[in-house]
Amino acid sequence: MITIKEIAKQLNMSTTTVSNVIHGKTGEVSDETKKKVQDFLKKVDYVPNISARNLAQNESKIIGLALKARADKYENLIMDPFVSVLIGGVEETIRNAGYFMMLYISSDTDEIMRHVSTWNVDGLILFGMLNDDGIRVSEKYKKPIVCIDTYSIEGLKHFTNIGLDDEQGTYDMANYLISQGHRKIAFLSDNMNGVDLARFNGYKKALKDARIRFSSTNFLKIKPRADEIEESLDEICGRSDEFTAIMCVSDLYAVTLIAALTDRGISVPEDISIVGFDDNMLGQLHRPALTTVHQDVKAKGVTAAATLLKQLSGQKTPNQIKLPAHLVIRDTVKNINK
Amino acid sequence: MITIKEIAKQLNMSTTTVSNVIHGKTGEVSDETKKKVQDFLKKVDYVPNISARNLAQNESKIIGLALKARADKYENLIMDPFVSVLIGGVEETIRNAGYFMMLYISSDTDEIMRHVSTWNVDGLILFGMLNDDGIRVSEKYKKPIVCIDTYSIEGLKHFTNIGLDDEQGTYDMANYLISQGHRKIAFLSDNMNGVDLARFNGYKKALKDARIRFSSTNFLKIKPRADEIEESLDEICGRSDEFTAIMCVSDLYAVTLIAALTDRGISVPEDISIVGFDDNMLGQLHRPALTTVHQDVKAKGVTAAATLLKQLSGQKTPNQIKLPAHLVIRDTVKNINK
DNA sequence: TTGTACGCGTTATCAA
DNA sequence: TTGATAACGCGTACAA
Repeated sequence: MITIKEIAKQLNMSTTTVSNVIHGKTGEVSDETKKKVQDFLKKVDYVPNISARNLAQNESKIIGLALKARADKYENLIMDPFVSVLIGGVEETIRNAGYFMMLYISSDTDEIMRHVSTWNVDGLILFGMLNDDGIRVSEKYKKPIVCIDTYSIEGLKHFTNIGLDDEQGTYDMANYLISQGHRKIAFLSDNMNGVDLARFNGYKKALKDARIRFSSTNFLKIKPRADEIEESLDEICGRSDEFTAIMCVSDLYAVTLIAALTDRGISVPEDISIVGFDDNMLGQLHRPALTTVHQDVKAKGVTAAATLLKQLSGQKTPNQIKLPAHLVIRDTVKNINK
Repeated sequence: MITIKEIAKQLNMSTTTVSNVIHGKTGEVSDETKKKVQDFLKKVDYVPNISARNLAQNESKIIGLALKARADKYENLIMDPFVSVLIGGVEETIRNAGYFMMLYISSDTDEIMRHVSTWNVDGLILFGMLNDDGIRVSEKYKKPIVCIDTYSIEGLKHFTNIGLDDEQGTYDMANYLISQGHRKIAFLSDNMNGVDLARFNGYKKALKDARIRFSSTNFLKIKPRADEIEESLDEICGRSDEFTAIMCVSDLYAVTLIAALTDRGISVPEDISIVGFDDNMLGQLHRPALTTVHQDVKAKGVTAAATLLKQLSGQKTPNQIKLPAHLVIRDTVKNINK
């Protein structure tokens, strides 16, 4: 790897001149030397050493993408189509802006923070943070932070959040189910925090507005861990006759549930209606095609990265950006109106 | 961010002593000062500046994971469950070894190389390289390289490849189809290079061994680009009555094809048998569950990273590591023997 | 056992 | 228009 110093030596000039040419500080340097240097750079295929540059300028050109994994979900985090599309959107935007992405997955916030400060990361995108996690991070880390899908009133004071109108999404979906004659509607999720809670609230609100009583037995809890999920599914399928429809918090769960039901001889949508949330390939490729709530996950990643880049260039950004969600009606809901 | 210099000043000692304690060069330093320094480090939450360390030691602790995307497939690369699981396996292994992962996606080999040398990456994992790509890289980059799924005789001289017995996988699968009475078997893929070619070869070999004539019309080419795939599928579905079974080069294509067939009133496996390759969640969650060839993708990622780490610690590794593939018989193949 | 001083590759300041 | 030189934070040879 050739260095500026070496180039300067071979060209009989100073490192400053070479550096100036590299940075296009034309006007500071004669056209003649400029050309000479540029040709030489091309010839030797010069690539700057980023570590040295970082040290000199105290900036890294790295944007960290930290995925906080719940301990019980760690295994499948990256397999989730949602997560991988998100990563893709972020990576592409960062790369096009001349930055680099460092991906870090951990269930330990402190570990994430250590990582971020060793690398002197210029900006941070956080996904999977719950309530106070984000605040703890922003106490230690004083550079731009953008969160994705974080529901934390307190946190919004400290950073921009890229979210979705989750509540509206499930509200619309529940209303749609109600319009199709459903009243015994369950909600399936694996937790009651953040996004899941917001989606649950939209569902509950729709029930309330339609004067349908919500009982806690309508909440079906699924356990995501590989060694427990079968048991969960068994229990849920066993109780499926209590409902005419089940709203799942994600397409992944919806498709998983439909497979489990099918295996037990229960047909969707004939015997029970199932809907998801996300509108990813899992539901799109499924037959019957999944009725779900659409969100543009890639756009979420792109927006998060673009917002961070804006902040890095000194612009202000709103505290909250909410992407729209909308219903996608396909084939897993039966109209049970007489 | 506190520096060693600053710590030394506050503690009234030299930077060497502090540095020695940090690096556990005990024996070089008295227990008393050692304790004093350690306590202080913890108190101020010292984190080394990696850029400076890189510069001083000429190593980065970064492992690059470069995904080379085909131009026409770029969009969906990261969405492919195969890719995301692979990334997960690599990331986990690298992180546990105290290294960092830099993910880089590009369709331009030169761009990848530039990226790698700016960061002075300690080792490189390459995925999606075709034939000479890997060689071009290894000419410029003189540190350890591990490839994933690269078929390149020439390349194997320069780096370790982590592969799969692709040919055996499709060979077994084709034989299974033949045992179920199928003779008109098509093969679906989007290209004829690398992995796809190997899988195709296994299929052809099985046909040959069973004395079934292979005609070029048995190769169904699908176009992966979003704006062309529908047209492809339409054509393929239109020709589906020429075959009793279609072997798809991936689960993704298998499931996509089944959905397209279903939409046209063609049932799987009643009207036609479809099989995939990979055994990922797409096929597992599908109903009827997909008959496919299993490969452990996470293990591929883990093995690639572990092999690279071995090389970094100076150990020799074999040029070729082939992971096993095996049949997973589920419900998308019909026995058409009388 | 501890400290001084230099080098890593780059940028930036200031002088020539 | 160009060139010395210091600085960034860390590791380490060598000196004390």
